[in-house]
Amino acid sequence: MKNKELADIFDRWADILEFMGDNPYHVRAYRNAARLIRDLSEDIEILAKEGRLTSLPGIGQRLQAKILEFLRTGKISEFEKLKHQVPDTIFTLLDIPGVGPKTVKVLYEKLGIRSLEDLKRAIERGELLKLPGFGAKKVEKIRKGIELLEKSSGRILLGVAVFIADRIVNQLKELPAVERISVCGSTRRMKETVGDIDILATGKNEEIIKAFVNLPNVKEVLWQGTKKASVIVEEGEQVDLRVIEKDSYGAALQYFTGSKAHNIHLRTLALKSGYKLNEYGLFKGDTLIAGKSEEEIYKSLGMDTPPPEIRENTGEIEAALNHSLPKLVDYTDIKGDLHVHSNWSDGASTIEEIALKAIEMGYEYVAITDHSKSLKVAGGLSEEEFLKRNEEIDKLNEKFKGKIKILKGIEVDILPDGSLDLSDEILSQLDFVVAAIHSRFTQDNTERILKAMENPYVNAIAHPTGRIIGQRDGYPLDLETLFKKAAETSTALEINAYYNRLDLRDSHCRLAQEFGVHFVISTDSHHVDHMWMVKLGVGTARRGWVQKKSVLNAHPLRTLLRFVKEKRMKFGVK
DNA sequence: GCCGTTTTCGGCCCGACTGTTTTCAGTCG
Repeated sequence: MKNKELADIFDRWADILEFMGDNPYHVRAYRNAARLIRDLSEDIEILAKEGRLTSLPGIGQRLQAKILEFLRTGKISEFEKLKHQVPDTIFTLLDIPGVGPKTVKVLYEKLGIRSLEDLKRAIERGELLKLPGFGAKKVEKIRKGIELLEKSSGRILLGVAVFIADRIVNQLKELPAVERISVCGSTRRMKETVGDIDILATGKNEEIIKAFVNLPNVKEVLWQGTKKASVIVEEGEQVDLRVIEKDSYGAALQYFTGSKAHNIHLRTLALKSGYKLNEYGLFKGDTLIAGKSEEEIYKSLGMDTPPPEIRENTGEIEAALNHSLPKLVDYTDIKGDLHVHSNWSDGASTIEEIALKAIEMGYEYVAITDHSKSLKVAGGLSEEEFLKRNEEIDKLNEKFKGKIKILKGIEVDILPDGSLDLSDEILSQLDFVVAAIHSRFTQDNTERILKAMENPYVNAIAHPTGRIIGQRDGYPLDLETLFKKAAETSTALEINAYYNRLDLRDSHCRLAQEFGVHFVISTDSHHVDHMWMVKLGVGTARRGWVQKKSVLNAHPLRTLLRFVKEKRMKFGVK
């Protein structure tokens, strides 16, 4: 799949044009194309073959020609010429907060600055102050921006953002001064990584701001005004709070939730209908039409309210206008976790502790899925040990009868040849079997997984692509073949909710659902304190337009067990 | 560079904030 490579080229292309001072709409066309291609769930090569490139919104004749040239030759000649005109170290300068293309251009042309090191040296020597339009404050802002950039590791994992945002919202909502409060931005959209954390509130603004900057976990106050403030929390992440008038709360929530592409589309629609939409409300002339709630705004524009997770301008606005939005799986739908490790293998919690946590979370069932023997580093269990562990589960099921059903599970290793490292005899005695790959992360593993799916006892493939966010790309896979086989063999695909996995990712979910794939949303917890992460998985599923009916563990135990039984019957085993 | 139920040319989302300005440019979300 060449989608990412191509998206990177278009992004860099936009950077170069921006730096060269090209028409901003020209730049935006490349930026949009990059984003579109990066988020595409289908292989761009297949789209090209089928002649569907120009049916993508934002791809016209000229971009199509460039894409085709890239697919044919691996290069785009126009880009090859262009990129040699600008030193590529210069683009790190654009990552400095407060520094944009115009500033970089001046720095480069007047002082020959082409890297972060150059810039730091020039600031020390006081050279920037001599430039027109550069005063002491601006230089100080750049200096602080560099500091911030070097400190931050880039984007925050969603799990970390949700954890911090929930904590702050819970602390603040207890205050009498706070009327309403909500997280917004990409955290609310449950995007797998988040730039900074945005929180929106309404109420007595000065009291709220004061409480916010004085929260116990705040390490540093970056900026504080009467309507907004920015802080760094002890985890090192930036959190912004805005306080808004209550009549505009819905409009502000809509606006600050984004995405940017969704908002641009929405405002264009508003404009065509003779309205103006901004963060204060929907206006006809100077008259406020709607603003108290998001629903009010969308309704006034003749549409249903798209769930925040799908506001990415990938068809949700059209669906909202047609009143055909999908009914997405909800956070409260999950009836049990189907991937949890106990201290029989490499988990830290006992089976009893896991059961108690599952009861606390309101689950109907939970599957204990310890590792199998070949995974020695993770304390994988032998066949005898599994049988002993199962006896303990039987006892606990007696004890917790009527409160929770503990399922005998396993995360069985898929060996390099696609076979499993436990006998069918043992597997047949388990309630739910999850199979996964834990080795050879660079080779194409399609055949290996297809073969595992052919085993009648394998009910789900755990973390199907093997990616770790920000650390390791998934191994190469033919996703469409995989999805087809999963649907055929009644093998579910896991949406692993552990915070650095989220695998399948959102775009894969959307494509898989079209193939009729069933999903399980599970946490891969190794401690009961990880089990809350299920909501990260549900958020990912929702971003992939996944409906409740496609998610096995959004249904009662008997539905789950029927799915297991159906596969065994399909393959003629008991 | 894209796009069209007012347009195949002339638009392209909108406002806040900051810093340098004396009317505005740059950056951000």
